[in-house]
Amino acid sequence: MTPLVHAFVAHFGEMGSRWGINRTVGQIYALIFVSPRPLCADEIAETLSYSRSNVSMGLKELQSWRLVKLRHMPGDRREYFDAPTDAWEIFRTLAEERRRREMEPTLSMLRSALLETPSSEEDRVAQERMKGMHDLIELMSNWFDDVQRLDAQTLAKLMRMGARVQKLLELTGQLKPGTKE
Amino acid sequence: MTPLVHAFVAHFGEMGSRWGINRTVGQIYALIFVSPRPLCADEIAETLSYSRSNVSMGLKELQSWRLVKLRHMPGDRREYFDAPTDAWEIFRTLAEERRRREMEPTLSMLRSALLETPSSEEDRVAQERMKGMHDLIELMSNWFDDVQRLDAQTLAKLMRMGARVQKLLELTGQLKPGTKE
DNA sequence: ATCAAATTTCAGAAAATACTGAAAATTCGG
DNA sequence: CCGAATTTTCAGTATTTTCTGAAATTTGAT
Repeated sequence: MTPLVHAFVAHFGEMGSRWGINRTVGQIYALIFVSPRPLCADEIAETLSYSRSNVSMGLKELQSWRLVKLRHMPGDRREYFDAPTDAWEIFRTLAEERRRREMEPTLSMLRSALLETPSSEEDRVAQERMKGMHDLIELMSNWFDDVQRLDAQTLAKLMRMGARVQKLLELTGQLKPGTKE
Repeated sequence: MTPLVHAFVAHFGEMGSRWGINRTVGQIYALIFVSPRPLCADEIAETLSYSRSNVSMGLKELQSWRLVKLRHMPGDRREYFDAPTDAWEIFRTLAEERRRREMEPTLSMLRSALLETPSSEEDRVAQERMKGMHDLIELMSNWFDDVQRLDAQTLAKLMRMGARVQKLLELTGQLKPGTKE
């Protein structure tokens, strides 16, 4: 590993826990991401000084996040891995997986909680707040869904506009004066 | 705790680790969030069966995330806590803190990595990929910044539009034919 | 200033998570 | 099919994180 790659890999290891993956998984991903060619598990284990089995588990985890892709090299039985390099594609994948893992379970818990008949004033207040949380999460979840379908270029355009989008909305309001909200 | 509140609190405890906070912190937040009145540390410790000191640390953590606010009740020396109930405000706070904790350190690591002179073809490729990642993170970071400044109503409007925003962008292109990208 | 109430700190215990090595299972060329 | 190469599983160990209780500190009413 060159010092440049080492610094990148080390950072991903350290940030791993903040991002909800562990050190090994973070480092494996970083290494694959910057590598000019696909890597096999043995090379990864060797480079990062982790056991072969640890690397195997890490690769499974990264595959479940769809952050690395399995490749085969002609005339080689071993499994090689590379990572998408298009940042927008990576962002989309991450957003989708996070929604699935971090938002959907909460949404379904909230849905059933909101079906209950409150048994006290305390419950009534609690449900009211859960409703607010539910509605926002649902809104964001649907928004992610929509955004998922936009092509990278449109997305980038939207982001670059930033707050100016507000102006645009006001403008639209004028163009279609009958439309509410 | 009523069964309704209990289910909510338990869920936040379980999800905590996925969200980058621990079980205790998740449960304390959930309890404060649905409570009709501010709670003091002793009540929380009692309700959740955690030690007073654990609750103290959890509250510090929640304050550092700006998810709970310190209150004082007249004639009572104890510190009470409540949580903002407006879902949009919570979302904003979370987005801002996450950017600060999860994106900024990476951005600054990438910035210095990109200043290095690549010492090999391998480094050159690595830097190229880091550049793609850096640019996207920076774009998103600035976008968050912009979004931060929009009022809740505009934000909600934007989200509800979802993918239809694309149409709007095309339209704008027609309205201002000189504008590039 | 005093002092009891309240909060925080922190060292060590408990629990959870990550990691390894050996053994089992799978894969595929012959 | 056979068997070597490769990957996966998993029980046990190591490490990290969380949690507690006791002691120290801070707070504010008197």
